[in-house]
Amino acid sequence: MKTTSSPSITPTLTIGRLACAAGVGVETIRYYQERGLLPVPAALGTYRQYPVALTARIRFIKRAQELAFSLDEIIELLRLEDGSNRTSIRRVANSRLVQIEQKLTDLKRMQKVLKLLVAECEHTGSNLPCPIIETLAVRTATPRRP
Amino acid sequence: MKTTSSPSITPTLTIGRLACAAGVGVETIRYYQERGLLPVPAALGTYRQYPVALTARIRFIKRAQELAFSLDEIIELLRLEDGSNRTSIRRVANSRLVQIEQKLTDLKRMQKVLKLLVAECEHTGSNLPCPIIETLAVRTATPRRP
DNA sequence: GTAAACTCCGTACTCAACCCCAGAGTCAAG
DNA sequence: CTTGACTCTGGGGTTGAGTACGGAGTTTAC
Repeated sequence: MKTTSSPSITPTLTIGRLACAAGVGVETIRYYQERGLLPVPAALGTYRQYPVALTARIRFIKRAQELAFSLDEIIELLRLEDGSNRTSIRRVANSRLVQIEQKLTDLKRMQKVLKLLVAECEHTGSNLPCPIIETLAVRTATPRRP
Repeated sequence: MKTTSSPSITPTLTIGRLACAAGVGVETIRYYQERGLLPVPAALGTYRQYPVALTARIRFIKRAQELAFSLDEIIELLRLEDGSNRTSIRRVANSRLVQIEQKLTDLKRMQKVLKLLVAECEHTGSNLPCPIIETLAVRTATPRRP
């Protein structure tokens, strides 16, 4: 049940078990294969046998995604997986960091404007126009497009 | 040249001029019509004539997008455009605010982790494993998925 | 008067990261 | 030995906000 089939040394899994072990869907694995993030192993018999070690690779991918790396960037990180080329790794990480920070700036600005508008709207007399609508209709909220 | 064609009272534009005036593409206007954000005016002759006032509506849409409203939400805001139902408007604005704040939280976490990793990577001796790769490969960065 | 620019209409494509489905074959448990 | 769960292949669909394309007709500028 753990390590199926023929008496090879390295334990292997079918795609479904691998998916389960890694906490993703079968389709995700196929997709990663298509994208080149995972190898397509040879099939012993009819079904492909996946080395258990691939679960680690999938988790790597998933954790990188949680840090907002795109799959393309993760491909690059995987090429550098041994950690030997730190400069390249830091380049990827830094460029991701910059984008995150840009996004943070944008969102903070939005948050500020919206908070202000909601508060204004609550305190403005109902005989006066709604500040939220007013802002959208007339004023230029903040002259920058993300 | 400004206000084409027949001697009607309200000045109108062709779609291209409207797009230009509003700072969007022609296709965007058509798309907004499809989505119900903009009316499809009757055609005097063969080409439709758009009231100049629609530029304001388009700008409204664009500014709302800058505040991270989705087109669906903007449709709702447009229904409330006169500002009479403040409660509904604030509801829309607040739910947008909540999402922005959630996103901010996520991004800040990512930023923190990445910053830390990059810094660690810079200071860790090259005989030791790269902390960025190490983290992705082994540790659970932060156990939450966005 | 003719050529460039514009309009209309419909369809299809983009991006990212998957998800879902059908049909045929296969494997494992009872 | 059957049944149900799985695998393979191939294709399509999803979401959101547009962009692009192609052909036919129209208008405008020179």
